[in-house]
Amino acid sequence: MSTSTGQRQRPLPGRPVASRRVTIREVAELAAVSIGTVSNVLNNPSIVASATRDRVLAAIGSTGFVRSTAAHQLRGGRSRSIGVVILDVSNPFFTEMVRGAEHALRDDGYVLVLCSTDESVARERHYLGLLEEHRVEGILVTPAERDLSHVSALASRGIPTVLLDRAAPGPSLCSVTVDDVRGGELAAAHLLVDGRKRVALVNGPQSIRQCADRRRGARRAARQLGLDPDRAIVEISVPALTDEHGELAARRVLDTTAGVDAVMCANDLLALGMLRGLAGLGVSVPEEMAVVGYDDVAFAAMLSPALTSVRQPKFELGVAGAELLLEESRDPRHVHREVRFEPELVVRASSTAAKVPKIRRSR
Amino acid sequence: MSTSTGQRQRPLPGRPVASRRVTIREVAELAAVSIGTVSNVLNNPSIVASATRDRVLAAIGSTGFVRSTAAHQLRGGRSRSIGVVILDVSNPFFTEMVRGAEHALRDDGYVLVLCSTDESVARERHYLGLLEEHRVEGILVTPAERDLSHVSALASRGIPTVLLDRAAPGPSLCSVTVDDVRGGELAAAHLLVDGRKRVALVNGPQSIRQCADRRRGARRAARQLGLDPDRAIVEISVPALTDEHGELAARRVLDTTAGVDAVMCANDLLALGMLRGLAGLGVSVPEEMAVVGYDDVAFAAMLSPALTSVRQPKFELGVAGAELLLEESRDPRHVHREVRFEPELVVRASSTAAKVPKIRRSR
DNA sequence: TCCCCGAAATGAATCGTTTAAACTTCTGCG
DNA sequence: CGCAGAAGTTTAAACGATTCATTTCGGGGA
Repeated sequence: MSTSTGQRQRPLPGRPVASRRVTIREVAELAAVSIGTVSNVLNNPSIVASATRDRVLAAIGSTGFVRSTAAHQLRGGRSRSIGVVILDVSNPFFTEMVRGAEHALRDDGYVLVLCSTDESVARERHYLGLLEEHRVEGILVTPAERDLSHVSALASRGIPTVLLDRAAPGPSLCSVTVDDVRGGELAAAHLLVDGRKRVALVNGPQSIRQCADRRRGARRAARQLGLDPDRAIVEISVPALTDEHGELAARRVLDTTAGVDAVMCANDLLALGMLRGLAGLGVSVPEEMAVVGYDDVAFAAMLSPALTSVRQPKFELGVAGAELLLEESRDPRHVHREVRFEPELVVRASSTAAKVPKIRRSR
Repeated sequence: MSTSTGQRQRPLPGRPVASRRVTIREVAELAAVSIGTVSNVLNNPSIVASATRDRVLAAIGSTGFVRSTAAHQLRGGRSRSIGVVILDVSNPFFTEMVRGAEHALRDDGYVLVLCSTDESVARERHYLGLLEEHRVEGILVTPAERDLSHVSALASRGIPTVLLDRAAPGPSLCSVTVDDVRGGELAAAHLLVDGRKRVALVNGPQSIRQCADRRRGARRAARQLGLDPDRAIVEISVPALTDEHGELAARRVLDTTAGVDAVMCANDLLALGMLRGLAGLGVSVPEEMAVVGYDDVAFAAMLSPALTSVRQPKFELGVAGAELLLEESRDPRHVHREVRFEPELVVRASSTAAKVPKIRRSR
């Protein structure tokens, strides 16, 4: 006869030698208590006699037991994870938002499941599906496509969902956005108020919402200063927001309508290229030409001349998104809404030493 | 009497209205088959009669059923997730690695659980604990502290673990690294071979492994060219690898030992500051002074003069880490090893227009 | 001596899925 | 006509933790 005091299981011969995971049952056996008591030590320590509790804790320590989130979740707990779907992990705009979200969630024991779609709709669908299978408690998403029906579908299936940097089409979704019109307005107003006569707006395709909005803002600024937008703002369109296109645009800025003494770029990469292009053409910044960018990426401040730029509260966007998610999943009376942030103009050398000494408002 | 054909459950009054999750059982009822058959449709479609299969698929579609990873995992499946623990989400070095890891894993249906520790040991411990509870199938980690005992402990508890950008102390862990000594050697050799006489090495504290290694490499390069390292390499130590310190170091480069005609910086931020500082002091780059950086961050190529820099294969690091993880979790005969990458020198304008026209090798 | 009470611990049901084994039809063949 | 085997489907036992109704035990009061 064999000793049948306990089931000692040795790793199956075929399996990798990876030590079988310790379960709560083994802890219970070792501590000579029931499974329920071990669970109580874990979740409700106060109702366990202290001697027992110590014995169980010792058993947990010596076995290296770690509780399984899956089992916990299955029994009705929550998954303690939040999905984050962005266009590109290596884009600082998104990673700053991720940092914000993580900051807001980490103290509550959440973990972030990060997915980058690289703007592929198929990938977005794939990841949203996986996140739903994982039963994440909420999803922060920067949608890859215009059509949001599958995102709304998620939300309607009960998964708290927040759009990042994109307004919701209806009241069925929360969203966190930055006012790009206002950003464009800030940049243009700064230049025009500062005495610049004519601003070249180096902009990407109007099909990109951000580009269209920033343009509207620039024109609004002109109008508010009593200027004719068509005269004060000269648009120069480039196919992509890269430094190369910025550099190429420098020549066009000088060649088009005369009298341009300021350039407003749709992002910092364009502005960086523009600075390079202008330097190559012997144009001095900011004396002969003021330059402002958009995004305030890390290196904007490091350039010489340091680049004036419009800063977006990226970290705060992430925090706000996370908080909306938590609210939606905890508060039954939650109503969907849009949280809108204001961008901020960071003035630096590339636009400040105005050629006209005194600020002149309006005409 | 009530109709007892099926249990229709309406949301509990206290609960949020979030529609109860659809389970496989409800799908089975709707399609009038057993639970097992639904499961077969999901996992083993070929053994199900096609009429039945269609009926089940229709039921899945109309109920919006999504399978629960938690239950799947509990039943013995895998969690289909990989943990990634890095120092900082907003640092492009890490995000490029994350991109690589995601690229290598996404086709296998994995999802990345991303954690940034901000170099806090407590946070690292916290996250490693959570990842273990989530039963991730592997962990990629850039450790925050010198002591790796808790990381090794993870590995010994059967969780495949790979160190990123850090060599393992023993054979108990896999690791993926870049040869920083070689990187320092590449940079210094480039300058010295190109005719530069004396290189200032603007370096961070030796306590940072990368800094120490790059220094060793630079000195090795001098030695291999038959030069005396103490004469050919002049070290200038700065407290932190920032652009401000780079700018400040420019003056020190000119003030210290005469004859310095090249600067090698421990990273690109320092180099950027150095370029600014030199410009401010009226020193022309590369004619009077060559400058090389390290990391080849995105904007290095965009500067003027474009910055020569040492590129690390960040994306490939991530890919390799992920592949090691997969190998470790699938192949029982896996043995831990270090995968070491070679950095690559990217030569650009900041170091090329040598003041000595012809390349002279050795002394 | 008996009863009751509270504190502590137990045991069983449960969550949603997978899977091996069992069962039911049905077909074809001797 | 009987039966083997295939094809299709069902059944039931896991997986690991939580929860709650129940049991056990020791002590205090009558």
